[in-house]
Amino acid sequence: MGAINELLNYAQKAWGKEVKQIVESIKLREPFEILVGTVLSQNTNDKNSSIAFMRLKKLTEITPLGIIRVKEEELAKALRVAGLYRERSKRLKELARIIVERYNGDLTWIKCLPLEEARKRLLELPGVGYKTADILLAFYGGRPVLPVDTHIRRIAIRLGYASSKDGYEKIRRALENEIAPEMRIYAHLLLIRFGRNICKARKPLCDVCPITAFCKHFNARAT
DNA sequence: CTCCGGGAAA
DNA sequence: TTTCCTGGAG
Repeated sequence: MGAINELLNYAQKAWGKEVKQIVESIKLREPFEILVGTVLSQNTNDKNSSIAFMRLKKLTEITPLGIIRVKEEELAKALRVAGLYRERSKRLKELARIIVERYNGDLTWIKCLPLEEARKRLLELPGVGYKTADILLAFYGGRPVLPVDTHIRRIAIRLGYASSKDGYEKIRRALENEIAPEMRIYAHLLLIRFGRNICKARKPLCDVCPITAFCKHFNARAT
Protein backbone atom coordinates (compact mmCIF):
# COMPACT_ATOMS: atom_id res chain seq x y z
CA MET A 1 0.00 0.00 0.00
CA GLY A 2 1.53 3.29 -1.13
CA ALA A 3 1.35 6.67 0.51
CA ILE A 4 -1.33 7.96 -1.85
CA ASN A 5 -3.61 5.06 -1.02
CA GLU A 6 -3.16 5.62 2.69
CA LEU A 7 -3.89 9.30 2.15
CA LEU A 8 -7.04 8.60 0.15
CA ASN A 9 -8.19 6.14 2.75
CA TYR A 10 -7.94 8.81 5.41
CA ALA A 11 -9.46 11.53 3.21
CA GLN A 12 -12.39 9.34 2.30
CA LYS A 13 -13.32 8.95 5.93
CA ALA A 14 -13.04 12.67 6.53
CA TRP A 15 -14.57 14.13 3.34
CA GLY A 16 -15.90 11.20 1.32
CA LYS A 17 -19.58 11.97 1.77
CA GLU A 18 -19.25 15.64 0.84
CA VAL A 19 -17.02 14.88 -2.12
CA LYS A 20 -19.32 12.22 -3.59
CA GLN A 21 -22.18 14.70 -3.64
CA ILE A 22 -20.01 17.28 -5.39
CA VAL A 23 -18.96 14.75 -8.03
CA GLU A 24 -22.60 13.91 -8.75
CA SER A 25 -23.73 17.54 -8.89
CA ILE A 26 -20.96 18.55 -11.29
CA LYS A 27 -21.80 15.68 -13.62
CA LEU A 28 -25.29 17.14 -14.07
CA ARG A 29 -23.98 20.45 -15.38
CA GLU A 30 -23.60 21.65 -18.91
CA PRO A 31 -19.99 21.59 -20.12
CA PHE A 32 -19.91 25.35 -20.67
CA GLU A 33 -21.03 25.91 -17.07
CA ILE A 34 -18.25 23.67 -15.81
CA LEU A 35 -15.81 25.55 -18.00
CA VAL A 36 -16.91 28.95 -16.70
CA GLY A 37 -16.91 27.74 -13.12
CA THR A 38 -13.40 26.38 -13.52
CA VAL A 39 -12.10 29.57 -15.10
CA LEU A 40 -13.57 31.53 -12.19
CA SER A 41 -11.80 29.23 -9.75
CA GLN A 42 -8.37 29.77 -11.32
CA ASN A 43 -6.00 31.29 -8.82
CA THR A 44 -8.92 32.11 -6.55
CA ASN A 45 -10.37 30.58 -3.40
CA ASP A 46 -13.55 28.52 -3.69
CA LYS A 47 -15.66 30.87 -1.65
CA ASN A 48 -15.12 33.94 -3.79
CA SER A 49 -15.26 32.06 -7.08
CA SER A 50 -18.64 30.57 -6.19
CA ILE A 51 -19.98 34.02 -5.21
CA ALA A 52 -18.79 35.29 -8.58
CA PHE A 53 -20.46 32.36 -10.28
CA MET A 54 -23.78 33.12 -8.59
CA ARG A 55 -23.56 36.80 -9.49
CA LEU A 56 -22.82 35.84 -13.06
CA LYS A 57 -25.82 33.51 -13.10
CA LYS A 58 -28.03 36.30 -11.85
CA LEU A 59 -26.67 38.59 -14.56
CA THR A 60 -27.07 36.29 -17.52
CA GLU A 61 -27.64 32.78 -18.69
CA ILE A 62 -24.36 30.86 -18.49
CA THR A 63 -24.10 29.85 -22.11
CA PRO A 64 -21.74 31.12 -24.80
CA LEU A 65 -24.45 33.39 -26.20
CA GLY A 66 -25.38 34.60 -22.73
CA ILE A 67 -21.79 35.66 -22.10
CA ILE A 68 -21.52 37.30 -25.51
CA ARG A 69 -24.71 39.30 -24.94
CA VAL A 70 -23.71 40.82 -21.61
CA LYS A 71 -21.52 43.91 -21.58
CA GLU A 72 -17.92 43.43 -20.52
CA GLU A 73 -18.27 46.05 -17.77
CA GLU A 74 -21.30 44.24 -16.37
CA LEU A 75 -19.40 40.99 -16.53
CA ALA A 76 -16.43 42.55 -14.75
CA LYS A 77 -18.70 43.93 -12.03
CA ALA A 78 -20.15 40.48 -11.34
CA LEU A 79 -16.73 38.85 -11.27
CA ARG A 80 -15.00 41.49 -9.21
CA VAL A 81 -15.35 39.60 -5.93
CA ALA A 82 -13.17 36.79 -7.25
CA GLY A 83 -10.32 39.09 -8.26
CA LEU A 84 -8.44 39.19 -11.57
CA TYR A 85 -11.71 40.48 -12.92
CA ARG A 86 -10.58 42.60 -15.86
CA GLU A 87 -8.54 39.76 -17.29
CA ARG A 88 -11.29 37.27 -16.64
CA SER A 89 -14.19 39.24 -18.05
CA LYS A 90 -12.19 39.84 -21.20
CA ARG A 91 -11.09 36.23 -21.51
CA LEU A 92 -14.54 34.88 -20.78
CA LYS A 93 -16.05 36.89 -23.60
CA GLU A 94 -13.24 35.80 -25.88
CA LEU A 95 -13.77 32.20 -24.81
CA ALA A 96 -17.50 32.36 -25.50
CA ARG A 97 -16.91 33.99 -28.87
CA ILE A 98 -14.45 31.34 -29.97
CA ILE A 99 -16.65 28.48 -28.81
CA VAL A 100 -19.52 29.86 -30.89
CA GLU A 101 -17.28 30.58 -33.87
CA ARG A 102 -15.33 27.36 -33.85
CA TYR A 103 -17.84 24.88 -32.43
CA ASN A 104 -21.19 26.59 -32.89
CA GLY A 105 -21.48 26.79 -29.09
CA ASP A 106 -21.33 23.02 -28.73
CA LEU A 107 -18.79 21.29 -26.48
CA THR A 108 -20.03 17.73 -26.71
CA TRP A 109 -16.88 16.78 -28.64
CA ILE A 110 -15.14 16.71 -25.25
CA LYS A 111 -17.01 13.45 -24.67
CA CYS A 112 -16.68 11.99 -28.17
CA LEU A 113 -13.24 12.74 -29.57
CA PRO A 114 -10.21 10.62 -28.72
CA LEU A 115 -8.81 11.83 -25.41
CA GLU A 116 -5.64 13.46 -26.73
CA GLU A 117 -7.50 15.22 -29.52
CA ALA A 118 -10.08 16.55 -27.06
CA ARG A 119 -7.32 17.76 -24.75
CA LYS A 120 -5.53 19.46 -27.63
CA ARG A 121 -8.67 21.33 -28.66
CA LEU A 122 -9.38 22.42 -25.09
CA LEU A 123 -5.85 23.75 -24.69
CA GLU A 124 -6.32 25.87 -27.81
CA LEU A 125 -9.12 27.80 -26.09
CA PRO A 126 -8.14 31.10 -24.43
CA GLY A 127 -7.99 30.91 -20.65
CA VAL A 128 -7.78 27.13 -20.72
CA GLY A 129 -4.56 25.53 -19.52
CA TYR A 130 -3.79 21.96 -18.44
CA LYS A 131 -5.73 22.04 -15.20
CA THR A 132 -8.88 23.54 -16.69
CA ALA A 133 -8.73 21.18 -19.67
CA ASP A 134 -8.40 18.17 -17.41
CA ILE A 135 -11.32 19.28 -15.23
CA LEU A 136 -13.54 19.29 -18.32
CA LEU A 137 -12.15 15.98 -19.57
CA ALA A 138 -12.71 14.33 -16.20
CA PHE A 139 -15.95 15.82 -14.93
CA TYR A 140 -17.82 16.31 -18.18
CA GLY A 141 -16.05 13.93 -20.53
CA GLY A 142 -15.87 11.08 -18.04
CA ARG A 143 -12.23 10.59 -19.04
CA PRO A 144 -9.87 8.80 -16.64
CA VAL A 145 -7.60 11.80 -16.03
CA LEU A 146 -6.49 13.23 -12.71
CA PRO A 147 -6.57 17.03 -12.87
CA VAL A 148 -3.62 18.41 -10.92
CA ASP A 149 -4.07 21.65 -9.04
CA THR A 150 -1.64 23.44 -6.75
CA HIS A 151 -2.59 21.33 -3.70
CA ILE A 152 -2.19 18.06 -5.56
CA ARG A 153 1.11 19.17 -7.02
CA ARG A 154 2.39 20.08 -3.55
CA ILE A 155 1.31 16.75 -2.08
CA ALA A 156 2.92 14.82 -4.95
CA ILE A 157 6.20 16.62 -4.38
CA ARG A 158 6.19 16.19 -0.62
CA LEU A 159 5.41 12.50 -0.85
CA GLY A 160 8.15 12.03 -3.42
CA TYR A 161 6.01 11.10 -6.42
CA ALA A 162 7.38 14.08 -8.30
CA SER A 163 10.06 16.74 -8.18
CA SER A 164 9.40 20.47 -7.99
CA LYS A 165 11.07 20.76 -11.39
CA ASP A 166 8.56 18.47 -13.04
CA GLY A 167 5.95 19.92 -15.36
CA TYR A 168 2.22 19.39 -15.19
CA GLU A 169 2.04 16.32 -17.40
CA LYS A 170 4.78 14.45 -15.60
CA ILE A 171 3.14 14.99 -12.24
CA ARG A 172 -0.25 13.98 -13.59
CA ARG A 173 1.11 10.71 -14.95
CA ALA A 174 3.03 9.92 -11.81
CA LEU A 175 -0.17 10.22 -9.79
CA GLU A 176 -2.37 8.46 -12.34
CA ASN A 177 -0.06 5.45 -11.99
CA GLU A 178 -1.14 5.23 -8.35
CA ILE A 179 -4.88 5.74 -8.76
CA ALA A 180 -7.36 3.49 -10.58
CA PRO A 181 -9.00 5.20 -13.59
CA GLU A 182 -12.55 5.16 -12.20
CA MET A 183 -11.36 6.65 -8.90
CA ARG A 184 -9.57 9.69 -10.29
CA ILE A 185 -12.30 12.32 -10.16
CA TYR A 186 -13.11 11.35 -6.62
CA ALA A 187 -9.41 11.23 -5.72
CA HIS A 188 -8.90 14.68 -7.23
CA LEU A 189 -11.40 16.24 -4.82
CA LEU A 190 -10.17 14.23 -1.85
CA LEU A 191 -6.57 15.24 -2.50
CA ILE A 192 -7.54 18.91 -2.64
CA ARG A 193 -9.26 18.68 0.71
CA PHE A 194 -6.29 16.89 2.20
CA GLY A 195 -4.03 19.61 0.82
CA ARG A 196 -6.17 22.45 2.11
CA ASN A 197 -6.76 21.05 5.56
CA ILE A 198 -3.75 18.89 6.43
CA CYS A 199 -0.90 19.11 3.96
CA LYS A 200 -1.11 22.91 3.78
CA ALA A 201 1.40 25.04 1.93
CA ARG A 202 2.46 26.83 5.12
CA LYS A 203 2.36 25.16 8.51
CA PRO A 204 1.22 21.73 7.38
CA LEU A 205 -0.47 19.75 10.15
CA CYS A 206 2.14 17.01 10.25
CA ASP A 207 1.16 16.09 13.79
CA VAL A 208 -2.25 14.86 12.66
CA CYS A 209 -1.11 13.63 9.24
CA PRO A 210 -1.59 9.85 8.95
CA ILE A 211 1.19 9.32 6.42
CA THR A 212 4.26 11.12 7.72
CA ALA A 213 6.12 7.82 7.54
CA PHE A 214 5.93 8.08 3.73
CA CYS A 215 6.58 11.79 3.54
CA LYS A 216 9.90 13.11 2.22
CA HIS A 217 9.00 16.60 3.37
CA PHE A 218 8.31 15.54 6.95
CA ASN A 219 11.28 13.22 7.24
CA ALA A 220 13.66 15.78 5.80
CA ARG A 221 12.58 18.26 8.48
CA ALA A 222 12.53 15.80 11.34
CA THR A 223 16.16 14.86 10.87
C1' DC B 1 9.52 35.33 -14.36
C1' DT B 2 5.83 38.81 -13.79
C1' DC B 3 1.34 40.30 -13.87
C1' DC B 4 -3.43 39.93 -12.85
C1' DG B 5 -6.67 41.11 -7.66
C1' DG B 6 -10.26 40.46 -4.48
C1' DG B 7 -11.42 38.78 0.45
C1' DA B 8 -9.91 36.58 4.69
C1' DA B 9 -6.61 35.33 8.08
C1' DA B 10 -2.50 36.29 10.57
C1' DT C 1 -0.47 45.99 7.79
C1' DT C 2 1.11 41.94 5.58
C1' DT C 3 0.55 37.41 3.79
C1' DC C 4 -2.10 33.78 1.85
C1' DC C 5 -5.18 31.76 -1.33
C1' DT C 6 -5.15 30.23 -6.24
C1' DG C 7 -3.71 29.18 -13.01
C1' DG C 8 -2.88 31.14 -17.38
C1' DA C 9 -0.65 34.20 -20.58
C1' DG C 10 2.73 37.55 -22.30
